[in-house]
Order: sequence, then structure tokens, then C-alpha cells
Amino acid sequence: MKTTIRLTPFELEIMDLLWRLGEASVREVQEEIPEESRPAYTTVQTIIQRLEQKEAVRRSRKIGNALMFEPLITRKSVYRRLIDEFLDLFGGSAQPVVAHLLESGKLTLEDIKALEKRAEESDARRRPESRRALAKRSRK
Amino acid sequence: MKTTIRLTPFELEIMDLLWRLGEASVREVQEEIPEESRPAYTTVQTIIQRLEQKEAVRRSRKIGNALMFEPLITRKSVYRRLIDEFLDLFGGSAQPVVAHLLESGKLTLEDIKALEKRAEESDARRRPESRRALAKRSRK
DNA sequence: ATTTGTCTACTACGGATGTAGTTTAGTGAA
DNA sequence: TTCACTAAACTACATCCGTAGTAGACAAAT
Repeated sequence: MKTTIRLTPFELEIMDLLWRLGEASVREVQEEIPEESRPAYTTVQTIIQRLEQKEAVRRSRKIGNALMFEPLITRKSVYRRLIDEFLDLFGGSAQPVVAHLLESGKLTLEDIKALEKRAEESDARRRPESRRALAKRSRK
Repeated sequence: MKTTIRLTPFELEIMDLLWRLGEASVREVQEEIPEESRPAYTTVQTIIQRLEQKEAVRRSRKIGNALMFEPLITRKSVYRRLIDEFLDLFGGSAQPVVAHLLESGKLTLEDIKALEKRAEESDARRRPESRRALAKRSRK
């Protein structure tokens, strides 16, 4: 995949807005950013231009004299990249990171249990044969 | 805390070495880096100088004409900072990140269970009264 | 003491990133 | 059709980061 697009924090923020809006003009994106941290119009414009170069977004159409932009990449693919790079900082293993999250209370045992359940379910969904195999075994 | 030291990836790698060695000269740090990715001596020197400025390390003593350096900050405090900043990219919540880790297989159910157990234990250790309270209640 | 090698201190530099000004062009109103 | 707006396109620039060269200090060996 050309999923290997690297985004900076600010680029990520813009992408986040585009993912939510589906499609938007520079002006719309800019005004979506909370006033306290809202950068100049041209700053947003620059970032979107860079996203275009990286092929993370493309011009979808023109309304009046304003261009509309839409995402070309998925949130998921970007998150994957981000997480991979982050884990590399910790030697590539997720364990210490999660341990830290638990220690600091950023993640509770309840969170984990909920996720665990979800993981088990999607695991089963991904491999339905297992269920059949299981049923067979328990039937006998 | 002055825990608010921000480290770049390379700075973090150097700190990692220093945390492991306890104390080391520029040369020692440099030679600890795997050859494939080993930068020039002066590059490591520059990074260590920057770490000095940030007060992440200090000169501990001098051996021959070489300075020895030792960490001034803990691994934990740095990890905390890193994780916080990373989570900010995802809107500050750890949940989606962990969900992603599970989905991608970077974290297994076994990992989670082990962590869960550890979390429960340290939780109990941190609040021993709970055990007493529990005992009292069940006694009655 | 002079030489030789290593270390420190200082300087440099290109690419990335956040930030925004300036110039040019297109659009709708008068 | 011309004017006033607004957006696009281009340019600029400071800071950070990885990278390393060079000059000068100092120590060990001869």
C-alpha cells in the first residue's frame, strides 16, 4: 500500500477535520478549528497544499472560486503508521506502553476488559470456522 | 516536577543507553549503538550536549580527558511525557489506541491478561487498607 | 619535550515544520 | 464592464533536528 504517508501533528489535525467533514474548503477547515488555536487562513492553506503533495487529499470540485478537498487515505491507515512509529520509540513492544497507561490511570481495568471482549468477538468473527470446530467438539 | 523535558527520538535513544549504563562517556555511548546505524562520534557528542542543556543529563566526572555523563531524569518521567503527547494526537484517549494495538496483533490477549493481573496486584499493594476492609466485610 | 591521538567546544547546514505575507486571478455585484 | 472581494498560488522565514566538520586543548608515549 501507499499507506506509508507520514503526517505531522498539524497535518493530522487537518486530516481529522476532513475525515469528519468528508469534504471541505480551506475556509471551512480553518473555521472548524477552535478560535483559541486557530491559525491564519494561509497557514491552513499551506498545510492542505502539503497534504495534496503527499497525496493524502485531493481536490474534489470547485464551488464559486473555492476548491473543495477530500481525503484520499483512511484514518485507520494513518493511525497504524503513527502507532508503529511510536512503538519504535519503546523498542517496538506495546507492552510497556500499555503498562504505563494502566499505571497512570489513563486506561482502567474496565477499559481493558471491554476491549478484551471486543477483541475476542472480532477474533471469532474473523475465523468463523473456529466456532464450527468448537461446536463440533462440544457436541461430541 | 521539571518532568517537562521533551526529547526527540534520537535523544531518547541516547538516554536509553545512559539509563542502562548508568554513566558513560561520549565514546562509550557511541559504540553502544549498533554499527549499522552508528552515527559519527561528533553527532553523539552534539546530542549529549543538547541533553545537557535540557538538563536531562550532567557531567558526573572526568576520566583521563574524557567526560562521563549520567542521567538526571528518570525513564518513567520521560515515558509519561511521550505517552501524553502521543495520546493528544488521538484526542487524548487511550482507548482507541489500545483497540488498534489489539486489532493489529501488536498486543495479544495474553499480554493484556498478564498486564491485568499486574495491575490488580499493584492496585492491591497501593491500597492495602482495601484488603483489610475486604477481610472485615467478609468476616462478618 | 615533542609528537600523536583523542576529546571538547564551536560552527555549519539541509530538510521538516509551523507560521504567514504577497501577488495574481477569478467571481459576483453595481 | 468595472470594481471590490476572496481564494489560489507562490514565496518567505524561524526553529528544530539529525548530521558532522574543524580547531584547539590535553594527555600518553616516545
